[in-house]
Amino acid sequence: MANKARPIEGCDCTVIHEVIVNLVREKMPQEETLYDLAELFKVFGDSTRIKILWALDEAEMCVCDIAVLLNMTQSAISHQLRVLRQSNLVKNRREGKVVYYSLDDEHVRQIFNQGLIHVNEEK
Amino acid sequence: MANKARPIEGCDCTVIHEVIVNLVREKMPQEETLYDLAELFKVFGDSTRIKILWALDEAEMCVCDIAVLLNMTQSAISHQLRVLRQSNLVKNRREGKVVYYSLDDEHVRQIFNQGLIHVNEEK
DNA sequence: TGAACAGTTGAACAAGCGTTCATATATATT
DNA sequence: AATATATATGAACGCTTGTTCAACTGTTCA
Repeated sequence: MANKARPIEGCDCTVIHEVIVNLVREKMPQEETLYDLAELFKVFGDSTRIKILWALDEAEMCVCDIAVLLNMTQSAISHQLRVLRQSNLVKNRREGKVVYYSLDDEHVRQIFNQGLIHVNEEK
Repeated sequence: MANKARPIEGCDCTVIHEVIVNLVREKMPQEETLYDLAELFKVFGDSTRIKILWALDEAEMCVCDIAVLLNMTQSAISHQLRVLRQSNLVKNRREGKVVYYSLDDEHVRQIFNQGLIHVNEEK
Protein backbone atom coordinates (compact mmCIF):
# COMPACT_ATOMS: atom_id res chain seq x y z
CA MET A 1 0.00 0.00 0.00
CA ALA A 2 1.16 3.52 -0.78
CA ASN A 3 2.34 5.85 1.97
CA LYS A 4 -0.37 8.26 2.97
CA ALA A 5 0.00 11.99 3.39
CA ARG A 6 0.19 12.86 7.06
CA PRO A 7 0.44 16.01 9.15
CA ILE A 8 3.97 17.36 9.42
CA GLU A 9 5.40 18.00 12.87
CA GLY A 10 8.86 19.30 12.14
CA CYS A 11 10.48 22.68 11.69
CA ASP A 12 8.42 25.68 10.68
CA CYS A 13 9.91 25.61 7.24
CA THR A 14 8.81 22.04 6.68
CA VAL A 15 5.21 22.98 7.40
CA ILE A 16 5.49 25.30 4.41
CA HIS A 17 7.00 22.47 2.38
CA GLU A 18 4.36 20.01 3.51
CA VAL A 19 3.06 19.37 0.03
CA ILE A 20 6.50 18.60 -1.37
CA VAL A 21 7.54 16.41 1.53
CA ASN A 22 4.38 14.34 1.27
CA LEU A 23 4.78 14.08 -2.47
CA VAL A 24 8.32 12.77 -2.10
CA ARG A 25 7.17 10.40 0.62
CA GLU A 26 4.63 8.88 -1.73
CA LYS A 27 7.18 8.42 -4.45
CA MET A 28 9.84 6.78 -2.28
CA PRO A 29 10.29 3.05 -2.85
CA GLN A 30 9.60 0.62 -0.05
CA GLU A 31 11.80 0.78 3.01
CA GLU A 32 12.91 -2.81 2.42
CA THR A 33 13.88 -2.16 -1.19
CA LEU A 34 16.12 0.73 -0.22
CA TYR A 35 17.64 -1.35 2.54
CA ASP A 36 18.45 -4.16 0.11
CA LEU A 37 19.94 -1.67 -2.30
CA ALA A 38 22.19 -0.30 0.43
CA GLU A 39 23.23 -3.85 1.33
CA LEU A 40 24.24 -4.49 -2.27
CA PHE A 41 26.33 -1.33 -2.49
CA LYS A 42 27.89 -2.16 0.87
CA VAL A 43 29.27 -5.28 -0.78
CA PHE A 44 30.78 -3.13 -3.54
CA GLY A 45 32.16 -0.75 -0.95
CA ASP A 46 35.39 -2.64 -0.30
CA SER A 47 38.36 -2.51 -2.64
CA THR A 48 39.26 -6.16 -2.09
CA ARG A 49 35.82 -7.26 -3.23
CA ILE A 50 35.88 -4.77 -6.10
CA LYS A 51 39.16 -6.28 -7.24
CA ILE A 52 37.86 -9.82 -6.96
CA LEU A 53 34.77 -8.99 -9.00
CA TRP A 54 36.84 -7.17 -11.58
CA ALA A 55 39.19 -10.12 -11.87
CA LEU A 56 36.37 -12.62 -12.20
CA ASP A 57 34.86 -10.49 -14.93
CA GLU A 58 38.02 -11.21 -16.91
CA ALA A 59 38.34 -14.91 -16.17
CA GLU A 60 37.18 -17.75 -13.97
CA MET A 61 39.73 -18.21 -11.21
CA CYS A 62 40.39 -20.43 -8.20
CA VAL A 63 40.78 -19.05 -4.69
CA CYS A 64 44.52 -19.49 -4.76
CA ASP A 65 44.81 -17.62 -8.06
CA ILE A 66 42.95 -14.65 -6.66
CA ALA A 67 45.08 -14.64 -3.53
CA VAL A 68 48.26 -14.53 -5.60
CA LEU A 69 46.83 -11.92 -7.94
CA LEU A 70 45.87 -9.60 -5.12
CA ASN A 71 48.82 -10.50 -2.93
CA MET A 72 46.62 -11.44 0.00
CA THR A 73 46.18 -14.51 2.18
CA GLN A 74 43.98 -17.29 0.89
CA SER A 75 41.89 -17.03 4.05
CA ALA A 76 41.10 -13.37 3.52
CA ILE A 77 40.05 -14.06 -0.05
CA SER A 78 37.91 -16.99 1.03
CA HIS A 79 36.11 -14.85 3.57
CA GLN A 80 35.36 -12.21 0.96
CA LEU A 81 34.22 -14.80 -1.57
CA ARG A 82 31.67 -15.94 0.97
CA VAL A 83 30.28 -12.42 1.17
CA LEU A 84 30.09 -12.25 -2.61
CA ARG A 85 28.44 -15.67 -2.75
CA GLN A 86 25.82 -14.67 -0.20
CA SER A 87 24.99 -11.66 -2.35
CA ASN A 88 24.58 -13.86 -5.41
CA LEU A 89 27.35 -11.99 -7.16
CA VAL A 90 29.64 -14.99 -7.73
CA LYS A 91 29.17 -18.71 -8.16
CA ASN A 92 31.61 -21.58 -7.83
CA ARG A 93 32.27 -25.07 -9.10
CA ARG A 94 34.55 -27.67 -7.61
CA GLU A 95 37.06 -29.58 -9.72
CA GLY A 96 38.92 -31.96 -7.45
CA LYS A 97 40.65 -29.98 -4.77
CA VAL A 98 40.24 -26.72 -6.62
CA VAL A 99 37.19 -24.47 -6.39
CA TYR A 100 36.72 -22.16 -9.32
CA TYR A 101 34.81 -18.92 -8.92
CA SER A 102 33.12 -16.86 -11.60
CA LEU A 103 30.72 -13.95 -11.90
CA ASP A 104 27.05 -14.74 -11.40
CA ASP A 105 25.64 -11.39 -12.48
CA GLU A 106 25.91 -9.54 -15.74
CA HIS A 107 24.97 -6.20 -14.18
CA VAL A 108 28.16 -5.87 -12.18
CA ARG A 109 30.14 -4.53 -15.07
CA GLN A 110 27.49 -1.93 -15.89
CA ILE A 111 27.24 -0.80 -12.28
CA PHE A 112 31.01 -0.47 -12.09
CA ASN A 113 31.14 1.45 -15.35
CA GLN A 114 28.52 3.92 -14.15
CA GLY A 115 30.51 4.33 -10.95
CA LEU A 116 33.70 4.91 -12.90
CA ILE A 117 32.07 7.69 -14.85
CA HIS A 118 31.36 9.51 -11.62
CA VAL A 119 34.81 8.85 -10.20
CA ASN A 120 36.52 10.09 -13.34
CA GLU A 121 34.42 13.24 -13.43
CA GLU A 122 35.72 14.37 -10.06
CA LYS A 123 39.35 14.64 -11.26
CA MET B 1 52.66 1.81 -17.13
CA ALA B 2 51.08 -1.61 -17.54
CA ASN B 3 51.63 -4.33 -14.96
CA LYS B 4 54.31 -6.71 -16.04
CA ALA B 5 54.10 -10.47 -16.02
CA ARG B 6 56.04 -11.85 -13.09
CA PRO B 7 56.91 -15.25 -11.71
CA ILE B 8 54.15 -16.77 -9.60
CA GLU B 9 54.99 -17.91 -6.11
CA GLY B 10 51.69 -19.24 -4.83
CA CYS B 11 49.95 -22.58 -4.66
CA ASP B 12 50.87 -25.36 -7.04
CA CYS B 13 47.63 -24.86 -8.93
CA THR B 14 48.37 -21.23 -9.57
CA VAL B 15 51.66 -22.12 -11.24
CA ILE B 16 49.56 -23.98 -13.76
CA HIS B 17 47.30 -20.95 -14.13
CA GLU B 18 50.24 -18.57 -14.42
CA VAL B 19 49.30 -17.38 -17.89
CA ILE B 20 45.74 -16.56 -16.91
CA VAL B 21 46.72 -14.83 -13.68
CA ASN B 22 49.23 -12.63 -15.44
CA LEU B 23 46.72 -11.85 -18.16
CA VAL B 24 44.15 -10.74 -15.62
CA ARG B 25 46.80 -8.75 -13.79
CA GLU B 26 47.56 -6.79 -16.94
CA LYS B 27 43.90 -6.03 -17.55
CA MET B 28 43.12 -4.82 -14.03
CA PRO B 29 42.59 -1.07 -13.71
CA GLN B 30 44.91 0.99 -11.55
CA GLU B 31 44.90 0.31 -7.84
CA GLU B 32 43.85 3.89 -7.16
CA THR B 33 40.91 3.72 -9.55
CA LEU B 34 39.53 0.62 -7.87
CA TYR B 35 40.02 2.23 -4.49
CA ASP B 36 38.07 5.32 -5.56
CA LEU B 37 35.33 3.12 -6.95
CA ALA B 38 35.04 1.29 -3.63
CA GLU B 39 34.90 4.62 -1.81
CA LEU B 40 32.00 5.72 -4.00
CA PHE B 41 30.03 2.54 -3.38
CA LYS B 42 30.79 2.82 0.32
CA VAL B 43 28.84 6.07 0.24
CA PHE B 44 25.90 4.25 -1.38
CA GLY B 45 26.21 1.46 1.17
CA ASP B 46 24.06 3.08 3.84
CA SER B 47 20.29 3.13 3.72
CA THR B 48 20.05 6.62 5.20
CA ARG B 49 22.20 8.03 2.43
CA ILE B 50 20.35 5.98 -0.18
CA LYS B 51 17.08 7.46 1.05
CA ILE B 52 18.45 10.99 1.01
CA LEU B 53 19.71 10.60 -2.55
CA TRP B 54 16.46 9.06 -3.65
CA ALA B 55 14.50 11.90 -2.08
CA LEU B 56 16.69 14.56 -3.65
CA ASP B 57 16.22 12.90 -7.01
CA GLU B 58 12.53 13.73 -6.64
CA ALA B 59 12.85 17.27 -5.33
CA GLU B 60 15.19 19.83 -3.86
CA MET B 61 14.75 19.78 -0.09
CA CYS B 62 16.08 21.51 3.00
CA VAL B 63 17.79 19.66 5.84
CA CYS B 64 14.75 19.89 8.03
CA ASP B 65 12.49 18.47 5.32
CA ILE B 66 14.71 15.45 4.93
CA ALA B 67 14.85 14.90 8.67
CA VAL B 68 11.05 14.91 8.85
CA LEU B 69 10.71 12.73 5.78
CA LEU B 70 13.07 10.08 7.15
CA ASN B 71 12.00 10.54 10.76
CA MET B 72 15.53 11.17 11.94
CA THR B 73 17.30 13.93 13.84
CA GLN B 74 18.44 16.94 11.88
CA SER B 75 21.97 16.40 13.15
CA ALA B 76 22.16 12.88 11.77
CA ILE B 77 20.95 14.10 8.39
CA SER B 78 23.42 16.96 8.40
CA HIS B 79 26.29 14.57 9.09
CA GLN B 80 25.24 12.38 6.19
CA LEU B 81 24.78 15.34 3.88
CA ARG B 82 28.38 16.25 4.56
CA VAL B 83 29.48 12.81 3.39
CA LEU B 84 27.40 13.19 0.24
CA ARG B 85 28.78 16.67 -0.35
CA GLN B 86 32.35 15.45 -0.02
CA SER B 87 31.64 12.80 -2.63
CA ASN B 88 30.26 15.45 -5.00
CA LEU B 89 26.91 13.71 -5.02
CA VAL B 90 24.85 16.63 -3.69
CA LYS B 91 25.12 20.40 -3.77
CA ASN B 92 23.44 23.06 -1.65
CA ARG B 93 22.30 26.65 -1.75
CA ARG B 94 21.38 28.89 1.13
CA GLU B 95 18.20 30.94 1.17
CA GLY B 96 18.06 32.90 4.38
CA LYS B 97 18.14 30.47 7.26
CA VAL B 98 17.33 27.53 5.08
CA VAL B 99 19.85 25.44 3.16
CA TYR B 100 18.45 23.57 0.22
CA TYR B 101 20.11 20.41 -1.06
CA SER B 102 19.82 18.85 -4.48
CA LEU B 103 21.48 16.13 -6.54
CA ASP B 104 24.77 17.04 -8.17
CA ASP B 105 25.15 13.94 -10.33
CA GLU B 106 22.96 12.56 -13.05
CA HIS B 107 24.47 9.07 -12.83
CA VAL B 108 23.04 8.30 -9.40
CA ARG B 109 19.69 7.29 -10.75
CA GLN B 110 21.25 4.98 -13.32
CA ILE B 111 23.52 3.34 -10.74
CA PHE B 112 20.56 2.82 -8.44
CA ASN B 113 18.46 1.36 -11.23
CA GLN B 114 21.16 -1.13 -12.15
CA GLY B 115 21.42 -2.09 -8.49
CA LEU B 116 17.67 -2.52 -8.24
CA ILE B 117 17.71 -4.94 -11.15
CA HIS B 118 20.09 -7.16 -9.22
CA VAL B 119 18.18 -6.83 -5.98
CA ASN B 120 14.90 -7.73 -7.65
CA GLU B 121 16.39 -10.75 -9.38
CA GLU B 122 17.23 -12.37 -6.06
CA LYS B 123 13.60 -12.58 -4.93
C1' DT C 1 20.26 43.83 20.72
C1' DG C 2 18.32 39.57 21.70
C1' DA C 3 15.39 35.73 20.93
C1' DA C 4 14.15 32.13 17.68
C1' DC C 5 15.16 29.25 13.98
C1' DA C 6 18.06 26.37 10.56
C1' DG C 7 22.00 24.14 10.15
C1' DT C 8 26.86 22.53 11.33
C1' DT C 9 30.33 20.40 13.98
C1' DG C 10 33.17 17.68 17.46
C1' DA C 11 33.37 14.21 20.95
C1' DA C 12 31.77 9.88 22.50
C1' DC C 13 29.75 5.51 22.16
C1' DA C 14 28.15 1.16 20.34
C1' DA C 15 27.87 -1.67 16.45
C1' DG C 16 29.85 -3.50 12.32
C1' DC C 17 33.66 -4.91 9.40
C1' DG C 18 38.13 -6.88 7.35
C1' DT C 19 42.10 -9.29 8.31
C1' DT C 20 44.83 -12.71 10.79
C1' DC C 21 45.62 -16.96 13.04
C1' DA C 22 44.57 -21.49 14.15
C1' DT C 23 41.90 -25.16 12.97
C1' DA C 24 38.69 -27.98 10.27
C1' DT C 25 36.94 -30.12 5.94
C1' DA C 26 37.41 -32.18 1.44
C1' DT C 27 39.87 -34.25 -2.21
C1' DA C 28 43.89 -36.42 -4.38
C1' DT C 29 48.12 -39.05 -4.07
C1' DT C 30 51.26 -42.38 -2.36
C1' DA D 1 45.88 -45.25 6.04
C1' DA D 2 48.75 -41.39 5.95
C1' DT D 3 50.17 -37.22 3.82
C1' DA D 4 49.75 -33.11 1.05
C1' DT D 5 47.02 -29.69 -1.15
C1' DA D 6 43.01 -26.41 -1.67
C1' DT D 7 39.56 -24.25 0.63
C1' DA D 8 36.44 -22.98 4.45
C1' DT D 9 35.44 -21.38 8.97
C1' DG D 10 35.36 -19.47 13.86
C1' DA D 11 37.35 -16.50 17.20
C1' DA D 12 39.83 -12.44 18.13
C1' DC D 13 41.75 -8.08 17.17
C1' DG D 14 41.91 -3.42 15.77
C1' DC D 15 39.78 -0.08 12.87
C1' DT D 16 35.90 2.26 10.81
C1' DT D 17 31.33 4.11 10.90
C1' DG D 18 26.51 6.01 12.10
C1' DT D 19 24.02 8.11 15.57
C1' DT D 20 23.43 10.97 19.65
C1' DC D 21 24.28 14.83 22.50
C1' DA D 22 25.82 19.30 23.39
C1' DA D 23 27.66 23.29 21.79
C1' DC D 24 28.41 26.51 18.11
C1' DT D 25 27.62 29.48 13.70
C1' DG D 26 24.72 32.13 10.83
C1' DT D 27 20.39 34.35 9.59
C1' DT D 28 15.87 36.58 10.44
C1' DC D 29 12.68 39.23 12.88
C1' DA D 30 10.88 41.90 16.54
